[in-house]
Amino acid sequence: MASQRVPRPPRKPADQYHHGDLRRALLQAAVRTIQKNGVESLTLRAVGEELGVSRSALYRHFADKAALLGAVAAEGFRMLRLELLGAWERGGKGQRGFEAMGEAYVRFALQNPWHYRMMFASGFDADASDPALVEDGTNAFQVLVDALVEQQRQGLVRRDDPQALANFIWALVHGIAMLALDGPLQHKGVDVEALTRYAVERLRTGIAV
Amino acid sequence: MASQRVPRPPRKPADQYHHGDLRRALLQAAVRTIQKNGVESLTLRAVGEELGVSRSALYRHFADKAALLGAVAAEGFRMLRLELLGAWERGGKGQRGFEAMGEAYVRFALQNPWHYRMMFASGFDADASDPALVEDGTNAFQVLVDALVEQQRQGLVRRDDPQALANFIWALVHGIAMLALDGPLQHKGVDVEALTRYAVERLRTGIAV
DNA sequence: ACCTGAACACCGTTCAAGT
DNA sequence: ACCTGAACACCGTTCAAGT
Repeated sequence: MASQRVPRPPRKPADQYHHGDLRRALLQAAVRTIQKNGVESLTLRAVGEELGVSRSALYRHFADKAALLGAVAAEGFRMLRLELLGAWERGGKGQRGFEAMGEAYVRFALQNPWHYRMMFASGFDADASDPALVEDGTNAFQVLVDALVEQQRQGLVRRDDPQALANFIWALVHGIAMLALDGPLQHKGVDVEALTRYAVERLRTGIAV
Repeated sequence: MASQRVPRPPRKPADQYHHGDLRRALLQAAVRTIQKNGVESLTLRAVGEELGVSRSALYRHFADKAALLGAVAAEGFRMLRLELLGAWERGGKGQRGFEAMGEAYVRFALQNPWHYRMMFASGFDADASDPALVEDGTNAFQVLVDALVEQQRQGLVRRDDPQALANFIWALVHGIAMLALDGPLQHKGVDVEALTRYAVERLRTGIAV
C-alpha cells in the first residue's frame, strides 16, 4: 500500500469554539431531541452537529453517553417535582390538592412521554446508578411523602408508615402512566384521564382513616 | 488500487444447515441471552453464532431485530398468563386466589427482570405494534378481568366496570414491579414482598363492596 | 483547559450468489 | 426454500495532536 500523504482538512478556528456552558447546551439539546424523536434517535454525532461541535467534545463534560442520558433523566425528575409541588399547593394542601397531584403526575408522563420513559429506563443502560439521578428522584418522591404526612395530620389519611403509603401510591400512578404510554391501555384507546380519576377515587377509599 | 482477487473462504456444507425449526431456536436463544445479560447485550451476530448460523439467516424468519424482540415479549406474556392463572386457581378462585395472583405477578417480574422489562418496553423500538404481541398481552389481561367478574359474582368486589377495575389493578402491580426493577424502591432496598402485601391489603379495602 | 479529526471495534441490514 | 459471506451505512469511544 503506497503511503500517499492525505492533507488534513482545515481545522476549525479556535475563536469559533463553543466555550460558553457547553455542558448545559449539550443537556438541553439532548432533551430537545429525545422529546421530539425518542431516545433511540439520540446520537452523539447529531447532538454535536446541532451545536456546531465535534462529536467527541461531549467527553469533556460527560463520562459517556449513559452519563448524558442520566443527566437528562435527572432533569426530568426536577421538572416532575415542580409539577407535583405546584398541584399540591394550588389545590390547597388537602384532599383536593392531593388528587390534583395524582392527575398532574399522569399528565406529566403523557405530555413528556420520552422524557418520562427515560427517567425510569435509566437502569437499562446505566446499572451503575448515577447518584445525582437517585437524589433528584428521591426529592420528587419526598413531595408525595410530605403531602401524606400533612394529610395524616389533618385526619384524612390512615396513620400507616408514610413511606409505605407513598411507595404504594407512587406505584399506582407510575403504573397508570406506563400502561398508558406502552401498555395495553394505549392500544385499547382507554380514556386515561377518566381512569386516573377512578383510580384516585378508589385509592382514597383504600387509604382513608 | 490493484484488484487482486481475494479467494472466498470455504462455504459451509449444505448438510450442516440448521434446517429444523430455526425460528423457534432463534427465539429461545434470544430469550436465554436476554434473561442472562439484558436486551442491550442481544446482537444478531451473537445469537446467530450460538446456533452456528450466519448472522443474516434470521431474516428468513423475522422481518428485523424489532420483530424478534416483539416475539420474545409475546412469549413473556404467555408465560405470565400461565403464572396468573395458576395462582388464581390454586388459591381457590376467591379472595385468597386473587391476592396470590397479585403476588405472583410481582414475583414474575422480579424473577424475569429483563424479560418483564422488554414486554412493556417494546414500544421503544417497535412503534408499529405487533398484533401478536397485543393479543398475547390482552389474553394475560383477561385472566385478571375474569377473576374480578367472578369476585363480583361472589359479592367480594364492588360492581364497577370490570375493565376499569382491571386497568386500575394492573396499573398498581405493574407500578410495583417497575419501581422495584428500575425505580427508587431498588435503591432504597425496600422489601418488595412486604410492599406487595401491603398494597394488596389497601387495594382490597379500596375495591370492596 | 478545551476541542479537533482520524482510527477502532463494533452494530443492523441488504443482496447477489450458492445449494 | 433456505442459507451464506461480503458490503454498506451507521454507531460510541479513544487518542494523539492542535490552540
